[in-house]
Amino acid sequence: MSRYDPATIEARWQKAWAQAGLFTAKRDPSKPKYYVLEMFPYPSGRLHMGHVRNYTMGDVIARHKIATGHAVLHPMGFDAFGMPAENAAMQSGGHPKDWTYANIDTMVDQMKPLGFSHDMSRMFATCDPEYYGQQQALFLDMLDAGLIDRRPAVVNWDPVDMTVLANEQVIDGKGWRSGAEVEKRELTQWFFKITDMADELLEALGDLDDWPAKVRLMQENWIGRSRGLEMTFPMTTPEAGIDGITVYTTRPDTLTGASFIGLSPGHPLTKALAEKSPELAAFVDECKKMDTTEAAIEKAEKKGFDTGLTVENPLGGTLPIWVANFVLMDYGTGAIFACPAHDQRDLDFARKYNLPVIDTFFAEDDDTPVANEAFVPAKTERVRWVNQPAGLTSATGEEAVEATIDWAEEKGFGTGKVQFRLRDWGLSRQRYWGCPIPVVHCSDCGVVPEKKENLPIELPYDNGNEPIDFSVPGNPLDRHPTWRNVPCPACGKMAVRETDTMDTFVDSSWYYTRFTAPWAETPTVAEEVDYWMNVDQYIGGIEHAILHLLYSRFFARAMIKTGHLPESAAEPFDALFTQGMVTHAIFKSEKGGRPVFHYPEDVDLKDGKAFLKEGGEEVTVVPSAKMSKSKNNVVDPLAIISQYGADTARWFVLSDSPPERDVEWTASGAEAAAKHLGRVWALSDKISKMEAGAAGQGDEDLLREMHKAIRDVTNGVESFGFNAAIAKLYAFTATLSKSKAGHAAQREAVMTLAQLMAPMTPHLSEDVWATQGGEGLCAAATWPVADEAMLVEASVTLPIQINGKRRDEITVAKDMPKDEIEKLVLANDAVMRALNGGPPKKLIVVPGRIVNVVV
RNA sequence: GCCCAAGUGGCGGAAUGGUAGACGCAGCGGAUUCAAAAUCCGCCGGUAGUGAUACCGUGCCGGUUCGAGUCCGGCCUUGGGUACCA
Repeated sequence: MSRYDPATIEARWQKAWAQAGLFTAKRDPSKPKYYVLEMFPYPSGRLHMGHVRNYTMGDVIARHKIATGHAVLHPMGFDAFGMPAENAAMQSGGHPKDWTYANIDTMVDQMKPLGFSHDMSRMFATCDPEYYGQQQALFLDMLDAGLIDRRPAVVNWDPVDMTVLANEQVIDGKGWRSGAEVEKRELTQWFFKITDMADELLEALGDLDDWPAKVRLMQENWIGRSRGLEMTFPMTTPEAGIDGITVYTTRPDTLTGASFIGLSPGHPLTKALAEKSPELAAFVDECKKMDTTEAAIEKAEKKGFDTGLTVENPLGGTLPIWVANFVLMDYGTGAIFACPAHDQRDLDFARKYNLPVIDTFFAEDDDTPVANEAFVPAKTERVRWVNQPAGLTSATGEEAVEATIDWAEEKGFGTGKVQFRLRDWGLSRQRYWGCPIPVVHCSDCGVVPEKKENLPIELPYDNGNEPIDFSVPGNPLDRHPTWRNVPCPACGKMAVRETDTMDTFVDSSWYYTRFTAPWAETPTVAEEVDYWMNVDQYIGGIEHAILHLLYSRFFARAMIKTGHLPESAAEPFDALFTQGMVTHAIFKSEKGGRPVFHYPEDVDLKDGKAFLKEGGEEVTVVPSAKMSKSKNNVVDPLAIISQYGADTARWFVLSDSPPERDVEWTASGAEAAAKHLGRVWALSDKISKMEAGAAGQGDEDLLREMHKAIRDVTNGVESFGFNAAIAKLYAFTATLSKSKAGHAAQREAVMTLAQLMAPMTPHLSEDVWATQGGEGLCAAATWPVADEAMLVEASVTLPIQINGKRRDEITVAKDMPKDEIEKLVLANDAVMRALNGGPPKKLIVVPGRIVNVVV
């Protein structure tokens, strides 16, 4: 008997799809359009199971939309600039460009056998000059439109390697290569003025109905709109020309609890004082050693320096001025007033330096003074005030803030102000492998934009005849002998090219628009973006919930302002889905006190325990760990495809977990998927050998189940319930294989099964379709529609609960009136036993669902 | 630290506030086989009981409800993000 042979059929059908041009996106005004996009990968050189899962989900959507008559755009490309290419060049020689393009070739080859419906004719990499040249044009337009700014910002500086480090290159405050203590240093940097759009980006979140609520919430908190008070405390004695400290506070209502003023180490007064005080200068230097990440700053021990100066408190008395390591220069005014009783950081600081702790309010039923835990109730909670600037005695935090702002404005102490946590987007990177920022610095004209006809400003591949030495730290563009020296686009005098390149988030902030016309000589083409935008379904990892997605939302708006997108594309992703990771068990043993990680193929599994194939030693199983090269728990998609075929890999990554959750790759699970596909193939083979026109029993029962499967699988596919759809397909396959129905009904059932499976297992489905003599390609066939008449059930089974616990069930006609059900229930044995002759306390009948008797 | 999630049998998981454990894996029993592999059929949360059945059970503690895995409050653990990893 012939068997399911994925290796043969998968290649055959991939060729058939290509010949039919099924996946080439074509504008067709007679069809609804559908744009499905998976977040494009970084070309690491190795496709992993996470990619397979991500792209399979997009493929399911794309294939389903093709089958429902849409003009589908389903592109793929590479997010190809970034540090790993430079790191590879640093560590093993070679060139970032060569390394990147070689990796792209490898990954494209690895994707091919999976049978995805990507339109590869639109593929590009962000490091293609044709792409980043258009990005430079966008930059110039945005510069012109006032969306870009240039100003100083703090970076991680490695004083030994003389280079800027990324946060991940700073380990415990030291440079990853040099081991030197990393310092903060100010450089002049380019910024996108995303904060100008903070309010709009926040407001528009409310309309993103098809985004996960968690992502909208994360963005909302990230943007962090707050209304507070900006007020100036006059200095008791002016110093260095500064006569007052301006602070911003979201809790002006606690002004009476103020016990000191905190200055950022970067505050102008701090800087002025440090020039005269070596002790303060030393303290500021120490603060500069701290990591620049928010997490590090927040978790660091709270430290301060008493300046000895004071300000006048408008409520009477004076407050000491401290420099505090936890006050950020980037947020608000770089200075705070501290209220230790109602802020944990302030409290920790106050206890450490013996500063006063003044309670300003208590819980309504408790008046314990704050000890070592600040009292910070929700702002919506009503509290009892003991000493409130605006004179309140009982109010919520919200009410008190508003009342205090009004009070302060009336008294002239300060003004109400809206503030955002969101900061402008610094896009400068002092690195080679990125998109060059197209400006020139001229000693006469200052910063001059490049002329558009000079674009793309291409990265130099080498130093003329010499190769670039990437093993030397720092930016090769900075030390390039000729690339930097160019005539000023304005006056023609020799000037210096900007050597900063762009943050790679810029590359990924507009690639989705470029896919609509990747060949164009302008960033976008109106008729193409008008037709294809927006992305109907975007799919990617939750790790991009904030930065990538927020930057893309900003960029779409900036592209509208510069005429590259229609107004309707302000929110470029209509629907977003965030999928989970693929994990795998780690097999671990110990040797000389150090962990040893074993490859899955070196381990035998028995009864949930793992033993080494060689020697039989039992090893520890750590379940559900993120796949990682260093833990030897990576499963290679190519190995799976050669063992089981692409359809098995695709089926498995969707079957075992809901798509938003992590899925654990297990050998037994993959085995089970392969077996199932083999069963379907054998079933189709068996049906194809039945006598045509042969009669049987239960045709209608089979077709009823088929229509239920159509309904459930369609619902599953349309709502990202892939695992539920697959469960239904398992069940329907079992029904079909047990069916004694006639040939016509069985053939119809197996062809429908093939269609329903096609988004997940397109090759197998195509083969079944052909075996049954289906017309054309299964992938091009119209998606089946469930016949409502076949879905109607005559009767329904109602569970009977007694006091909320299921005790029995009755089956009644679907439309039986409530009072008749009640009669039946009261006559039920279990109910009569429970009632013991008495009347029920309550009888709840939920039609079609459940009955609950309260006794 | 802060923001956002997740936690259900031996395992992955299912369940519009309405029968907790669909479907799959593992395991157990059986059919087929000289035997095995493959395949097929059945059982499968825990405790007690021959059984009908009873009690317990969705990370922990408490609450709302006729009814809570699901809603609310407080914790614990794990994961994602924290602005130069992408």
